[in-house]
Order: sequence, then structure tokens, then C-alpha cells
Amino acid sequence: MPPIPRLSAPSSGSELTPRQHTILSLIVHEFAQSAEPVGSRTLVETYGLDISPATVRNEMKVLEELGYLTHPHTSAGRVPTHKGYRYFVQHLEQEARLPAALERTIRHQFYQIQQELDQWVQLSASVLAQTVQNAAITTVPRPSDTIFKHIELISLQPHTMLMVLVFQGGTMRQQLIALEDPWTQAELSRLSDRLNQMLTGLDAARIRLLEPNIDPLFNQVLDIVVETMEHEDARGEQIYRAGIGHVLQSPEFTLQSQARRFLAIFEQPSPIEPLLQEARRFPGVQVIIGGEEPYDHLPDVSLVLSRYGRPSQSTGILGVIGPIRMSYGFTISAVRFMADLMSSLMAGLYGEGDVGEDKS
Amino acid sequence: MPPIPRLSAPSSGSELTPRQHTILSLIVHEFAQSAEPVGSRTLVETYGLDISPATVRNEMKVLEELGYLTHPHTSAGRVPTHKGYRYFVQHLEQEARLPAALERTIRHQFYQIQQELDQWVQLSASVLAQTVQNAAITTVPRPSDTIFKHIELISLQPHTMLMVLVFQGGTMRQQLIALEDPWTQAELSRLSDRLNQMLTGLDAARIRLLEPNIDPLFNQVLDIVVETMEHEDARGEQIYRAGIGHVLQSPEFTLQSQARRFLAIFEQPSPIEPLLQEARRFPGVQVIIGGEEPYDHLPDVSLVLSRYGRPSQSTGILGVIGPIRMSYGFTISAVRFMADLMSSLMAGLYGEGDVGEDKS
DNA sequence: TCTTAGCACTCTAGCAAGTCGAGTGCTAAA
DNA sequence: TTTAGCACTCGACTTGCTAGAGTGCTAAGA
Repeated sequence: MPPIPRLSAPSSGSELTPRQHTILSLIVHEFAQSAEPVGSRTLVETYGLDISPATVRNEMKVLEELGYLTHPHTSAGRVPTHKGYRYFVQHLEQEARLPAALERTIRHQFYQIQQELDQWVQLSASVLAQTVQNAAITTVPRPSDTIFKHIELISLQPHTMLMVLVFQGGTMRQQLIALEDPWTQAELSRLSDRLNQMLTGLDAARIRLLEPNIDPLFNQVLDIVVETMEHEDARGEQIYRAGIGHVLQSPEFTLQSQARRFLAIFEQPSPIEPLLQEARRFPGVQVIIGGEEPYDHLPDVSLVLSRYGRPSQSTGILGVIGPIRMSYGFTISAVRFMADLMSSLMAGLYGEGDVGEDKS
Repeated sequence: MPPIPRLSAPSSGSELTPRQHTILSLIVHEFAQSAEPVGSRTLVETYGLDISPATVRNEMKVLEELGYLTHPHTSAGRVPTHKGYRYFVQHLEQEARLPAALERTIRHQFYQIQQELDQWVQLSASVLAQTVQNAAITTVPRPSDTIFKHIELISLQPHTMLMVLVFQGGTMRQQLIALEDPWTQAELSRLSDRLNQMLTGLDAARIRLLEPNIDPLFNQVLDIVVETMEHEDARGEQIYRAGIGHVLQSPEFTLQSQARRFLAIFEQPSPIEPLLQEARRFPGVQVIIGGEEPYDHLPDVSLVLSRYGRPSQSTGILGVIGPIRMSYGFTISAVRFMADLMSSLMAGLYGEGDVGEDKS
């Protein structure tokens, strides 16, 4: 059960009176829990307000005229609009932390598994989903630009070798290559030494400009390297997901059509991929409210995303996807904590000298 | 639209008369399409049978007494029972192939992407899901036993090295290792040469028995190797999934409770993992009808699974998950084709000498 | 003996009418 | 400016009814 969000007076410059702000916040909070339109009487009774339902109704009407609330029908309670949510999120106390016990529990789970990036990524999605009781995603960190760092050629059988490519930032790719002629490990090592000297620090475009060599194997490997690097640049995110069931449990996604639109997010060509790319460019937690304006191709969901990793080297995105009425305060805290945790785990993995994510 | 399954007379030894067999098959087929109980009149009219509805009703009653059909209520049509499906699947002509044009289309998609196992695996799930209009899964191939084949130690920075482990069957793992003292590539190469000579062909248990060396780095690496290999043995399948939305569209999964049970299959600790392990031990396409007897922990779904890969080296599982009333004939053909295709793709990747999956 | 026409019976889906309750909006008084 | 009171609205739920699809049984026909 997430804690009740702070209901402090709005920060200066707000266009709402303190009471309107309180009422809007309470409606957002109540609707997040009940998923049903909030009536004036319910609100007063549930939160023990010192004003009468009629007063609340009057304020609600003003808020509706300002565009922060709507009605599903004449005699129903109020529901926040997208604008209402945007206002709420903007004026939220974003600095709240998760309860210390919860932070400990989460951290503990990461120290129980092997030190391996892929597993951390996967675990972060499922722990996040479990924590916020919504769907969560995490993308595998990768650098914004693929730059050659190291190649290793390993002879497996006389006619088969394993090529291991390491890129700046620590990403690795391996590939088996069939050879026309048999080669010894010594010969392959000489070749990889030469490649390492020539290619370190270059990107795919620069490598392409190199003059062809006399050695046919050299050329073959070079081709494969370029191909792999270009492919790496063009490759879609690898996304781990978890907790889809949580979201489908909530009433707004019981309709088939809604559920299908929601599920499409997790299928192969995901409609949120451009969003993730975009989100990676900025530090801090970002909240995206879908179903409207620039995000109308999304179903009615909200995304709470954060970049993580080492900004100059390789970064990934993690976050939560859930109904628009989610508990933003708690979710934002959870996402921020998880991003910081992953960043520091990665910093530990790749050496302490490199600080994790910048604390904005 | 899948083709109508062959309705030939049952193979000898069947406990049903030819007419009963036909009626059961038609009910299975009709119910697969309509998802609604099949009445006697509908059956006669839709399939142009030369017998009257009354006769069909009599036969239906016999089939019901034998346990192959049920009634949702007194005045409803008939629905196949699990036993009915099992009978139907067992007596199905399993040798049907996909239409040649479809096979070509599918093959084509695999030649359009880079030769990389992970991508093929992912693609196979989405193509399969698209083809049969149900959910599909594919696991990344891996050997049944992890056996050391090769190690490579690559110096990235003076105090950081990359360890690449290759196991029998071609699976690879890499890991960054922080070093207390600085090491040169030459020193690391000598170390990896020694390890390669000592460990090739051994499994984790045997490596554990080796006597400790004087060299501390040697011991450190050896520990990590054993740990990685043991971890590899214990690691869960990496599963790619696709087409979940197709299944959720069908009427049996519109109820929240059903949908959630179904989705649980695709979440982190999947209830079907033991099934996949089991299925990997046998060649050919296997059909599992869930929701009953040994599979009652599953929701009401059927699995059509096949192993693929190189039996002696490394194998994976691919298959389709859908409502029990799926089109078995078509689905089985699709799964078999996809398994064969993946097997031959892998054979091509790892060298022709090694034939793909045995044709059972 | 098998098949089939006829008929009574059963059960669900769907529709219409009616009731209940939560909630609004307005007005007038505090 | 706040609030009590009241008329009004609309959805959710209940009840009663009907049409339709389907079965099971019986008796006649092949």
C-alpha cells in the first residue's frame, strides 16, 4: 500500500488556490486507489476535510472549468483529466525516498545473484514491477555510438573461429566465423593484434574508409567487424519486461481493446521505443502521460522513466508503465531508487573510477 | 484461415467407429473456429453431412458417455473434453506440411537479418506467433551439460580484464574481472593457454577437483570459471515470446482470472519451465493439453512444442501456446517447420559437418 | 437394427421496465 | 463565503419476459 502523497501547499507561481490544489491532489490520490469517479461527499468523509461537500462541489466545478477535472456523465463523481495529472505531477514533491526497509530489501536481492549485467537488468524489471505493482521495463545499457575497442579471434576448430568484439563502454558481441582455409591460433592472434592497433577508437564509418589489405582473411574479418558495428548502431533496444499482469488486473484494461493496445507495448516493434530513445538523453526521472497530444498513439498509460548507467559510456532506460491513475509519488521514488542502484552496481562492475549516473 | 484438417478414417485399433471419429473431428474443428458449443443441426448444415441431426445427436450422446464430449448446460451444443482433444491429436495426420508459399515467406525473413543466433531465436518466436495467430515461445539453445571448451583472457585496462568462456556446443559467456595487480596481455595469454590445456573437456565438478595452484590469479580465474559453469547449469532458460495479444483476444481469456493465469506463463518464474526441460529430451513435435491431470497447474491452454538445434550439442525449445481449441493440424505443421528451419540455420552457422535435428 | 421425424422440455441471451443510490447543480439562508 | 436542502440525472442492478438454439425421447419408417 503506497503512502499518501504529500499534500503540501503548491509551490509559488501556481494558478490554483491552496484549497483547489488540495482537492485536486486528493481526487488524484483517491482515484488512484478506487479507480472510480470521486464524489464530493466521499472525499470529505474519507479524508476528514473541514469543509462541506457543497464547498467541495463548488471548487470541483471551478477545477472542471479550468480543465483539470471531468465528468464521465452528469451524475457521476469527478475524474482528473490529463491536464490535471500533468499539474499534479509537476507540483509533486519529487524528493521523497522509499522506506529504508524497502530499499534494503531491494538491494539485498541484487547481491544475491551473480555479478552479471544481463541478470541485473532482468532483475531490476521484475523487482520494480513487484514494488510498484505495475508493469516495468528495463533496457540493456548500451553506448550511444559504437566505437571499436578490442577484437579477439579464437580458433575453435581448424575451420571455425570465434570473433569477440568489445566496444567502448564494455558492450561485447561474439560471432562464429567459418574459415575457408585452416588457421592456427598463433596466426589468428597476429591478425587480431594488427586489427587492434589499427581500429581502436574508430567508429564504423571510419573503419569503412580504410584501404583494403592484401590478406583475404583480414578483409573478411574487417567486413564482418564493420557489419557488426553498423548493425549494433541500428539494433533496437533489448528490453526486459515484467509485471504485465498487474496492469491487466486494473479495471481500465479489462476491456479487450484496451488490453490489446496495452500489450502491444510489449510486443516486437514497440510503440514506446522512440520514447525510450528520447528519454535516454536526459537525466532524472521523467513522467510521460500517454493517450493525448504527442503521445496519442499510446494507450491510456503513464510512463515513469529514468536513464541509468554511466552517461559518457553506456546508458539504459528503466521505468514503470501503468494506468494513468498510478501512485506517482511512490512510483517516482521507486524508479529513481532503482536507477541509482543500477548505476552504482554498474560503476562497481566497470571500476570505481567512473562515477555512475549524475545526481541531478 | 487454417485448412480443414484431414478427416480420414481413424487408424486401426481405434475405439471409435469411423462415423464417431468424423463427428468428433468435425466438432473439434468447428469449435476451434467458433469457440461456441456445436449443435447437431449446425454441424450437419455446415459440413453437408448425409445424415440427419437426430443421428448426429445419438452419436454425440455416445461420445459424451465415452467421455469425449461435454455439455456446458442441458440445452447447449457439445464441446470436446480434454480426453476428446487428446484422442483427436493422437489420430491426427501429423505429416501435413505448410503451404509452400508460406514456407518460402517464412524462410525469406530469416535470410534478411544478420546471421546471429539470438536474433534468429527472437524472430522465430514472432514469426511463429504471426503464422499461427497465437502466442509463441522460443528458448535460446544451450547444451544439456556445460563442458569447458575454451577460455580467453583479454586485457582491457591494466586492472581490468575480460574473460570469455566458450562451452561445448558454442555457448559463450563473458565477464569483466577486476585485478588487484596490473597484468599485461602477454601474461594473461600465457595464463589462458595453461587453462585451456588443463580444462578442455571437463565439466564444473571435475574442475573443482583440481589441485590449487601457487599462482593467485590462476586460482581466482579458476574459481570464477567454476562458478560461471555451475551457474550456467543452474540458469533458467532464456525465453523469447511473442503474440500474447492473439491469445488474449480469444473469448476464453477475456475473463480477468483466466487472462492472468495465462499471462503468468510469460512472467519471470514461468510455470512451464519444467515442461520445456522435459520436452527437450524428445525429438519431434509434442502436444501438451493443459488444465488437467498432470498439467492442472497450467491454465486452460495447449502447448505445441518441438526441440530444435543439434541434439548432441545444444538444443532449444520452440512452440506455440494457445487456447485448447486451437487448430492442431496447422499449428503442428508450423512448429515442425520452424524447428527444422532453425535446426538447419544453426547447422549452417556452426558448420555443415554437423547435421541439424534428427527427422523423427 | 439402424435412422429419422416430431415434440416436449431446458437453458441462455437479450430486451424492457422499474428501482435504488450516488452524485451534481442550483437556490436561499447563515 | 460557506452550507443546508432539494430537485434532477444517470448508471447499476433487479425482475420478468420472449425468442431461439439445442437436447432427449418416442415412435414410425427403411
